[in-house]
Amino acid sequence: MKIFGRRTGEGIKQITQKKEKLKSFLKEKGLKSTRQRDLIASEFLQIGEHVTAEELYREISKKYSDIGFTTVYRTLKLLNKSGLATERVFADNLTRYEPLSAEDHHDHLICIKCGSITEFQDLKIERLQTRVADEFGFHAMSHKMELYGYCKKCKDNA
Amino acid sequence: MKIFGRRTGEGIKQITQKKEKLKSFLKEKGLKSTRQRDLIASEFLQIGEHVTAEELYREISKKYSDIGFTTVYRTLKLLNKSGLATERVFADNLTRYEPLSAEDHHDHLICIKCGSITEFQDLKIERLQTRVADEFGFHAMSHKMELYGYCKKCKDNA
DNA sequence: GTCTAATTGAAAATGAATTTCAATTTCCTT
DNA sequence: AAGGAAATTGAAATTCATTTTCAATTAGAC
Repeated sequence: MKIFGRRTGEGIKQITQKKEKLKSFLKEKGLKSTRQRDLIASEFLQIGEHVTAEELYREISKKYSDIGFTTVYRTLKLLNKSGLATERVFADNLTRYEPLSAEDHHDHLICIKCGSITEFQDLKIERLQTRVADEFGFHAMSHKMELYGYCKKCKDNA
Repeated sequence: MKIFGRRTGEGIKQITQKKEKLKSFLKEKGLKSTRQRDLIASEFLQIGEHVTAEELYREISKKYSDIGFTTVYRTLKLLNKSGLATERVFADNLTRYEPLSAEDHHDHLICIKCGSITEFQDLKIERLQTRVADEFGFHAMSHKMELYGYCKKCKDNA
């Protein structure tokens, strides 16, 4: 099993690299690079965690009070389309975004007390999922797996 | 692996039994049995499939035009609290309800073309989930697992 | 620099879920 | 069986995240 644990912000090198990727995506699509998109992408990649548009907006408007919620919202959608972020909806029904690098598919452990989100990947489970699908003649394209419970910290402090 | 396949409505015997269970739940909580609750519960149990409040309402108002959406909505919440139904939210972000009998925990295969929902249970996967959680010192209380892709029918007709 | 198309941000719109409230119904008490 | 307190009902209003609209601004190709 591959253990990721909690996310942390990425290094400057990766961030720069990703921002380049965003730029080429924009150019390719005939879209424009703007100060707002640049700042929002930077902040998003630095935070690294699963954030809602609202959370990211609040963070950004501390530094740049002229950037509106709508732009943050639209930029996250854009990052999603460009392959730099994924959208996730957990049990609280809020849409969260997380930076996505290459092929790092993973699932989540979600603490129902403190809300912390931990990532993991388990190839054995994935193989079994494929097998289950096969038995139904089902062709699985993606999956969603979340475990809800108490994280180590909350369990110990109970 | 236990295969459930698609749900079908339940037999009259089970339905009557469940409606008794609802009645005792209501009595116990100091709530009232009403014509509406009775009809909504019947219809819900007969349909058997995963339905949204909206869908169930549309079905019911064909027969009983005096029953409002709000009551259907509230009755589904009630069935949930009484343990006769579970709430589920899939990728389309709509809240669906399904009849729940005793301990039949299961997961879902969801067709991204026709929307059909198939149920399955796989104990091996569940054991692995527990193991993953353990490695993080995480105490899992529940989980959610959905596989999205093409069902046999849609795959074959492609 | 000019011009066109894209972007921005505030405000409005959307849509599912939930709450409000006056009228009605249940069912406990007598 | 009638009275009355409390729960229920249904329509309409509200909430809240998400998404769209639109006029003003900006990017960047020529």
